[in-house]
Amino acid sequence: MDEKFLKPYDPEGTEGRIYAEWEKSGLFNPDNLPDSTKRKPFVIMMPPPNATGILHMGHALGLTIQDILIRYKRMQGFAALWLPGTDHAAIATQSKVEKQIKKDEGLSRHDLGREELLKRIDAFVAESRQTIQKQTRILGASCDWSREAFTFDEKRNKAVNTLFKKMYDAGLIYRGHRIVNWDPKGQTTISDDEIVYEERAAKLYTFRYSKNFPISIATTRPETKVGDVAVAVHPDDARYKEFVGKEYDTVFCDVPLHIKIVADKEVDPAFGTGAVGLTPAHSQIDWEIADRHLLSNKNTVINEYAKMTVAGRLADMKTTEARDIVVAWLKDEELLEKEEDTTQNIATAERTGGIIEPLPKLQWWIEVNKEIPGRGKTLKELMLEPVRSGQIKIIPEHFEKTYFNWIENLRDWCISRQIWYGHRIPVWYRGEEVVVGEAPKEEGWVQDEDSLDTWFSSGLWTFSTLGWPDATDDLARFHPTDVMIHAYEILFFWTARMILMTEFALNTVPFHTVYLTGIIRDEKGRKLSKSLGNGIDPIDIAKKFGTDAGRMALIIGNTPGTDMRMSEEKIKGYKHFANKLWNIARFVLTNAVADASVLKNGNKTWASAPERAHFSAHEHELLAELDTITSDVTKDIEEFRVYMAAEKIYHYAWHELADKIIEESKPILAGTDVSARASRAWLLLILLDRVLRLLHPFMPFITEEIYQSLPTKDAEFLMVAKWPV
RNA sequence: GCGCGGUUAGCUCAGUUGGUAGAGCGCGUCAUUGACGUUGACGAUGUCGGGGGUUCAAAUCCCUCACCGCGCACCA
Repeated sequence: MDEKFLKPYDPEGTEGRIYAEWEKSGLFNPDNLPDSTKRKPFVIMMPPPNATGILHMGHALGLTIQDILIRYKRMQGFAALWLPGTDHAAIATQSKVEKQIKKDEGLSRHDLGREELLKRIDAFVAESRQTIQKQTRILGASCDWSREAFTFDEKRNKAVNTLFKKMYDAGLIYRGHRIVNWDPKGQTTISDDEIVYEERAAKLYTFRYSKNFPISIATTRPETKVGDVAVAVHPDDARYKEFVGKEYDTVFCDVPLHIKIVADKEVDPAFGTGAVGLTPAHSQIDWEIADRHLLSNKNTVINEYAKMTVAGRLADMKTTEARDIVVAWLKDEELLEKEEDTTQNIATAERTGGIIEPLPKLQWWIEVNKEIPGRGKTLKELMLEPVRSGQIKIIPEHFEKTYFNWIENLRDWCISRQIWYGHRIPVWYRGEEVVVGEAPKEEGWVQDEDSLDTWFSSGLWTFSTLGWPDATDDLARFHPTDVMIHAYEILFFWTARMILMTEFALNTVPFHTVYLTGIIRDEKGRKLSKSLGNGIDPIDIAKKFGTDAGRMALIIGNTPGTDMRMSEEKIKGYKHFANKLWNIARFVLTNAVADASVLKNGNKTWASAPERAHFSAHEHELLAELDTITSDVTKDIEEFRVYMAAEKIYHYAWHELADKIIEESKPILAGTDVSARASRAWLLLILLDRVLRLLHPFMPFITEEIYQSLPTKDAEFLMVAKWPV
């Protein structure tokens, strides 16, 4: 017996060594697997973690499920490719580095300049990527590092520029002057999906523009009323019918206004006074209504810094200050009729927390409702169809409805950002001339200043990683991929965009199954966060309890799409299980191997399966029982019930193999019947060998470590040993 | 407003096509120095959120109500 079994299992001393051996073997790369070309591919693209810091429990969960599927398929004889990478996460990364520089040096990005800031970000990202790679290894991920990718490296930039041009040429990307979500804090536009709504108390003011104005209006933002150009009422509203079409000149808080009364069915006659003051420059809906009524005046009264741009008493004030001034003015002029408490959903920017200010701006957009030339479908339809038809299956299934619901509400996607870090818009201008795709060689061309929404490049992930737009062997062999595994939080951000981009670029799906994970919460059900101080660092867990224990704790009881509570207590329980497994191995290898060797004579070796005929009827039953477990576990993994598969093997190993079979074996092994002893010894070895194989995808390290000492070892690593049938 | 999910043991949660309610932790009793620092055996606790329906049979399917959570939209 191996000396190592004399001591308790030491995950910290084992896991790093084993990972290094696996990596050195090259077997994470499917090209190096035996008979690689004859194997059917099985492919998972790792959702690239943001290069903003370190991995958290959510990453650990995702990586574990992916690794389970990859290891399982690899053992089953597939050319298992798991391609790792990181995401440059444009806004998130830039704002993080900017914040750090502001804190350390008191400098803004404008103090540093574009070039210097980008240099700083590159350095930060390089370090961050290294940290993430190291952590991914600690978590046991058997991914192919030789194919590692980054959403902002040269190859991915080529893919981004190529696709941008393709979409531009198809008329799906356009530059348009429209209301955008402007983040005054981050000084950039953001997409509708990057908005987080926060409920806050607010006041609803009801008033008239002036004494002789015939209609009262209600608003929570009186300061914007200096930008009003019209009052809209419902066409059927008897109260206001006589005013429709009339125009009025008035002065509101020192600002002259020209107001037209229009009738629009969008107006809810039951809300407020049933009349809306239209501020086209600072409200999406008002802009649309103004368009319908051919109101050309869309002057802005608020700038990018959320300050007033009008003359008079509001000049240069912050919007919040201006609001108080306007309310005071309304009171002085006796125009205020009502002041009510209300709650309101404030739009804030996901990354910076800045309060969104709708502003009209010239930006780049992807049009989702336009028919694609030659395809006869819109991008929206391209996103819907594969999920509707079942070509792409979402697990759990009920998220398909959420997905449809989101797409049906989808509007054009604003893809340009006023930040410096990220793929720069591949468009060049010279006077009135425009070139898209590649930089023109001649002098005098200036590239668009803006960069692309980070999700534009993420959307290409399943194929940009395989070499697209070049016609590579990898692309031909490994795409479409099989499964995509990520948290339900980014279903819209990412899954939908991947389907959109892949359908458009390759006319196929990016993957066949989407497995959504829930969120990992603390023992009280709160989200894990730095500010709450309730974070559980997966790397600390690996050190304290072992990666294997951490993986089991993440998997067992964790159903797809459902949040799960995590505690150190739970992880400790699976450390106990690792110890149990270790002791099972110790028992079998100490007490059984010597006896089993009785059967080893002549040329018969450990590697050749023993004759089952030696076993007693009861022992045949025990083998059959494990056959059942084997096929159940296999079916569970096939059908993505990894939580159930893990629990079944756990239960079998502890409460069948250890508690019952080993217990009943003790007297047999201590007895005098040599042949009974030998067959029982063989039985135990076979059961242990089988349990290790079944458990390997879940607890890769300890199973590999024990396997290396098994006389039944038939492959260089358990990682590439055969999955039992 | 539209949509989705949840409600099962003290706690955290499973329960795949309808077929006598499960696990882990915790709790109680007993055993155990051992393959096991981290053990075993046995045990108690459930009107499966309320009500109605379909069925020979419902935690599971249908309707309805309540509460909790989430997404989207509105937010003048």
